[in-house]
Amino acid sequence: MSQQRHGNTPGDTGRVPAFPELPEATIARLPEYLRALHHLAETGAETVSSEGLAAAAGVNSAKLRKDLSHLGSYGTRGVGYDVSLLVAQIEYILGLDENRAVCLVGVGNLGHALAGYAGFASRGFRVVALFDADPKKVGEQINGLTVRHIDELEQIAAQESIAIGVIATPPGTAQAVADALVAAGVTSILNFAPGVLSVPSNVDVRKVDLAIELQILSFHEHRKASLTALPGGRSAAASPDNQEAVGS
Amino acid sequence: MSQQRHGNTPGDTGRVPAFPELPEATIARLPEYLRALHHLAETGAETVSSEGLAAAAGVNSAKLRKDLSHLGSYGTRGVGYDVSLLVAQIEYILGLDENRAVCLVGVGNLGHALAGYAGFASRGFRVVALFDADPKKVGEQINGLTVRHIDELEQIAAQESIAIGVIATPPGTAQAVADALVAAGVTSILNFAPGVLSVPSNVDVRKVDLAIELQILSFHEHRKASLTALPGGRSAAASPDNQEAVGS
DNA sequence: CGCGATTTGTGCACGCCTTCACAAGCGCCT
DNA sequence: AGGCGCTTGTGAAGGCGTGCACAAATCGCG
Repeated sequence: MSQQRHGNTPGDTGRVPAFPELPEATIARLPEYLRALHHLAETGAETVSSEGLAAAAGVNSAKLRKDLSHLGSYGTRGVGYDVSLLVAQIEYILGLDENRAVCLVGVGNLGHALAGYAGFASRGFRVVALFDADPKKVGEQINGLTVRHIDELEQIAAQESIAIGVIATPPGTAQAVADALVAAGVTSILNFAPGVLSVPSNVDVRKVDLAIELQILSFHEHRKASLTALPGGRSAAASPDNQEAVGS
Repeated sequence: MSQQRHGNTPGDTGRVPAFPELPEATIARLPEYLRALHHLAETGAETVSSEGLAAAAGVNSAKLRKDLSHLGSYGTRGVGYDVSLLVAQIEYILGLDENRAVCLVGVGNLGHALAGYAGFASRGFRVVALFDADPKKVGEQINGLTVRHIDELEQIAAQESIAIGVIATPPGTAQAVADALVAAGVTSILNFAPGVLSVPSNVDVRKVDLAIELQILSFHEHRKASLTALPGGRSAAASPDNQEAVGS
């Protein structure tokens, strides 16, 4: 599949894979840049300036340049960045060219939606297995996949080389599922269940809690309400910084 | 005690707006503390130490103490924090005692799941309206609510005093929906559609992109794979506390 | 009533991230 | 060929957040 190999940078003397040590904050933004780049590529653009790409990704242009500089010099001064080259580079860094296999545990309301979420398939991932503990759900067909019982997890995970698992179960069973995933060799977990998961240190966990996001918004509503109630009428200071809250 | 904290607030006459200026990072953690506290309350605990609560919330105890200190002194030295008092305090700060009305736009796969998500109702929010642009979906009953056409948004939003909107539409229509929400008086938006929304500066936007979370995990997989190919074994350097919004 | 055990609240130092500002590099036009 | 305008890449500064370490405060017990 990988016809193009970007194994080296000009002047790269190191023989080691030389995985650039990217700051976490940068890594978190790379997917956003990638999405913006794909969008640009569809419109036919061949190059893009840091200013343009930054606007499309909703960040500061200096930040974008610094982020990209961390992964090497892929821009041309006076011109900008080559869109397709940058896409390939970011996809390589993120490991998206490997079309990773993902499994999903918990086919409830949310799990159902995730299983059918087109955004996964279109962005470098294959959902290859669905699991649930409820016998009534086992056997159900979702989006071309059959729901299997969670006891089959270990076997299937090994068979399909699944390294990433998604937990969409009720909170009470999340830890048990996480343990099962770890036992099956999964080393990255995306957890939608509220609560803290305990996993070995070599396993990465990212959490998405929909209620937490709403609560953060609620706080800002509360704050805004208490500000407008005060005299002085400071209309929320039109600082351009506020708009950046998108990325945070 | 809280006098050295704001040095550069313009027009600060010394009267604090009855609203502590919490660091964003702290705000993002408050909901997690709250969840842990509710869990503790169910087990009958009346007080909890910073150490205990920190463990339940998955953070460092010093960080927890500093966070809580920002909202005042609600602990007792030598004893710990009063659980129910702290719950009430955090819920007040987050504005959850107002049982905010939320509307949801886009009743596709994901929107369907969100409409039925129990976590919203149980944590201080009421989903009071569902909207979609597709006439085939209008009229559908979901979780006791009727899907309405998006043209009714403005009227209903005013009628129900909706301040928070959730966007779960395809990316192409997200901006238009955001504009409609803003026009209807919504001042906080939770966006599940990939892409950057442009909104007035007084409107807060938080974004949740499921594919981005997976891509970040994919990066770490890629990194781990390239590390295990090297000698040196495992570095436990990664702190287990890297689960946070990040904003996002 | 005083002492020790316990736990909070916080001053301080360190490191990461962001942002500014500008020199270096590149292409185009004359 | 040379100059000019545009854009990248980066040094430096400042801000924010984290974690340590400890003084202050409180309770229980002898």
